[in-house]
Amino acid sequence: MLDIKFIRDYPGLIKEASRKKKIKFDVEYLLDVDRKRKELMKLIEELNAIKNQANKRIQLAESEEARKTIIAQMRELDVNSDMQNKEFKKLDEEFKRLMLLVPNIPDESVPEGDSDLDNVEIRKWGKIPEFNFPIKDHIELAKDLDIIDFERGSEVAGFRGYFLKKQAALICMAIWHYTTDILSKKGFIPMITPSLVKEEALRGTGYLPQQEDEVYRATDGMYLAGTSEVPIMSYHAGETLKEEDLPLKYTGFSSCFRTEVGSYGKDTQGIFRVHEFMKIEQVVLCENNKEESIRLHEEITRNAEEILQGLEIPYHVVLNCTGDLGLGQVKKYDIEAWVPSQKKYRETHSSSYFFDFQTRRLNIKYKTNQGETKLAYSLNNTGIATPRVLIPLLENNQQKDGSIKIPKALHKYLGFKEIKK
RNA sequence: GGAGAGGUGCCUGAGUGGAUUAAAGGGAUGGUUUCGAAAACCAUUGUGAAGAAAUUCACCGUGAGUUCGAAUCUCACUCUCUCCGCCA
Repeated sequence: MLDIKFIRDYPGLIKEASRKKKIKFDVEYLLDVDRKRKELMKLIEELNAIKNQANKRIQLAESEEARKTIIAQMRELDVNSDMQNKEFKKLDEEFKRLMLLVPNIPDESVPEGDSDLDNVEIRKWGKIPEFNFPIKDHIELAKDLDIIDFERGSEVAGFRGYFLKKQAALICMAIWHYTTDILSKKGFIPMITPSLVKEEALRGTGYLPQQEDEVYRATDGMYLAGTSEVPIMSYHAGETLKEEDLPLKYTGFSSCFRTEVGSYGKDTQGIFRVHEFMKIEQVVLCENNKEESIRLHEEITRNAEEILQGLEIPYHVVLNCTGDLGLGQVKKYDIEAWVPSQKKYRETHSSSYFFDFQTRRLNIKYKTNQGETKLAYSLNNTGIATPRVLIPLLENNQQKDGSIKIPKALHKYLGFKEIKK
């Protein structure tokens, strides 16, 4: 959500943003509703002032007759104000509905484009492995080693279902531990967060109402969050933090649920795109300052790179184009890991900042040392997501005999250095 | 699942129809005092909206209702606590 004052002053920027982001939004209509709402609010306030005065006179009235006369006068006013209140409520609801749909303005450095095809590579790391034998994809590797069961997975959990077994299960746990170690050493507060959340939590982070069909809704009206960003951001909803506590960094671990309705035909095989997975997320709240947001955005991006580097996975970082940005995102980097079987990089991390888009919805403020109250800024990035990261991990480290070498960084968390039949 | 109690400001907590939005205490900030501090005393101390300003309006968990008038009465929702039952 943006500041209505900003929208009034710069409707052109909103129009530009919705064009660039390919998100339909009619600013003129919002401004029209805003104008009418404001006018009516003024009228109602004036009427209230009159009513408040009359009430005082009733209270101080000396005779019963004087009271009755004033009350009779009030009655007429009341009829009008009832109508106006109803009209105002309608306008106010429409205003609030529209305000949740206003796209945030992308940063100047974000290239214009339609889809992820227009994202721009900004750096690369690691050597792409060359194999002198016919390679297997992660599905074949996992089946041969009996560490992921897709058949029983879909029998039990349906389409995109899976069981991680044996070393695959152990490696995931090792990866969580490894990632949490790195992030907590950097001052991130570890959290295990709820996945089952209320509607407000999803609305506050900007997933609702826009992406309604991408989240699961439970029978009791609760929702399954697609990332622990949702509960962590909501953790401080309605609070006023202290400036000296910022930046506030969290690393949250949770199950993540996604309906994947928009991608029925995509990545139907394997563990790339699944309905349910585990993720360690980085979430940061910082002061109301663009430079600080940018600095921290680079920092959390580097953190993710450090995690992949430790896992010896070749990757590149892309700057997402405007068409690939979400409603609230100002700028986003995706980190994509090398997948040998596909001969391309595939997304494993997504790092973005929002300014006060989320914190305005969630009402997360802080008091500056000068005593001023300001909205905080928020940003987030993946730490690691399993099982997706197993794809580059298994494929890049496969050996001619079908075994898989485990990167050194994980050895201390595991009792083995390779996966063999 | 059953029974009950409750949600008031930065905190504790009073307030069952009208008083500068809210008693009292604590905290915080400023001042007096002091070599400095503590203590004591005095003062200040919510948020949002409209306006150049005076000022006005809204807000006591959320939403509706009753009333000329609601923190206070009614209903729904929500959250917290206590007890019983069930349970990893």
